[in-house]
Amino acid sequence: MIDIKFIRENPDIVKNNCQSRNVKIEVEELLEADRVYTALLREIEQNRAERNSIAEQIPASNDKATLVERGKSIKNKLAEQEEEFKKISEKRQALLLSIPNLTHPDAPVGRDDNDNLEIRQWGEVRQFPKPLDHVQLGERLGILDFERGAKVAGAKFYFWKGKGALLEQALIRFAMDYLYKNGFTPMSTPDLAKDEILIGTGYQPRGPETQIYSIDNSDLSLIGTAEITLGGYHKDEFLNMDDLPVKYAGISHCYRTEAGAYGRESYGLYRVHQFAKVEMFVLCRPEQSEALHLEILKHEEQILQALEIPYRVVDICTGDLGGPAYRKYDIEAWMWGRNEGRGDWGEVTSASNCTDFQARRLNIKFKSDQGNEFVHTLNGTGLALSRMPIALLENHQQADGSIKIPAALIPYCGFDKID
RNA sequence: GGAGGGGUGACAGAGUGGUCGAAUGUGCCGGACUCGAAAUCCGGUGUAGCCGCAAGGUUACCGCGAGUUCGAAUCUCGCCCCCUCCGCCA
Repeated sequence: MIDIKFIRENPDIVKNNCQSRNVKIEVEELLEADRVYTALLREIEQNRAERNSIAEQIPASNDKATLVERGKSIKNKLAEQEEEFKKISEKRQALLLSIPNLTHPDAPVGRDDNDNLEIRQWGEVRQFPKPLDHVQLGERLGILDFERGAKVAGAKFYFWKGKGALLEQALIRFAMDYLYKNGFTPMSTPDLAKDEILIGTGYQPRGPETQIYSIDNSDLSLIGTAEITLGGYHKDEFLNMDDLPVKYAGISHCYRTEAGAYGRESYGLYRVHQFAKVEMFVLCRPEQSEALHLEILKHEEQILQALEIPYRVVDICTGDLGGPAYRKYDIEAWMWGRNEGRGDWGEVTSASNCTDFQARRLNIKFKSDQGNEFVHTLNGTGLALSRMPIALLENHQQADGSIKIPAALIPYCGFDKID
């Protein structure tokens, strides 16, 4: 959520920002709703003030009946006004929530993911005469079972089996350990959260377009990422300025409906309904967020490097940023199974600086010399247990179809190859 | 799941229809005293919105929501959370 005061004072900046982000938003409609809202609020408060003053006079008055009558008439008027106020207030709020965050001036301008800017590459793609994809490798090695997953839970579910299940655990512990050593507090979070927490983090449960599973007859949804629960963790809190930045490494399962996402683009583990993920989440002072954004990216890269997986870093363009991000870097790893088996880059991590956009909705502040300020929040993928294994299996396959475990991971796995 | 108790400011804890944004204590900030500190004394100390150049004024918030009333922290209803005991259970 953007500060309404900022929108009032800088409508053109906000409009241009919406346009460059490729979001169609009625800023004027919001401003009009805000004007009506403010005017009505003023009237209501005047009436309340009068009501309060009459109520105060009654006990000592010798003409109680007249005052009670006046009180009643104000009460009735207020009831009407408050009903109207509720409507305009909801409209204003809905419009306000639909405005995307402001954008970093250096973010590349563009319409969609074709305009994202590659800023560097690391590692060398190992060539094979006939590379297998992770589904073929997984079935052949007996570590990944989509067929049984579909039988038990439907398409896009799977079982990790044998060394595959151990590999999954090893990757989780590897990432948690790495982040712990780098100052992150390990967190194991709920896999469900209340709708208000989802909304606070910038997600929209229960809409027609939603990617989120929600639980019938409750206000709970399955989370799509631990960003939601870690963001909600400090909702409505004041943080101690000297404690900032606060850095969390959360492990949770992630659930996504992925409606309509079938076909080659979402082959195998690339898009699934459930996966585990280690997520970084940081709360900090405004002046710290840009440096921390780069730090998060650095951790993501070092994890990829430790796992010896070639990747490239992409600076996400304005049109592809989504709502909350002020700036976003993705890392794409090489995946042999993509592009009809010819190989291509596939997203494995994403790091966003959301500035105060989420903090405003979640009401997370700290006390500074300037008064009370909203914190900045950032999030980044530590290690996603769906996509990282794709890259791991496909890049570390051997000529005989076995998988060589990278050295950094062997202590966590307890084995050095899968065959 | 059953029975009972409870949710008030940073914390503890009063307050059962009006003068309560809320006693008192602790903590915290400023000041006095002191060579300095402790103790003591004095003053201050919630959040958000609106009006205002400012001083200041005003509205809302006592778990959340709805209701009764001229007036609600206080009464009624629903919900959430916490504690104790019983049952059940990974």
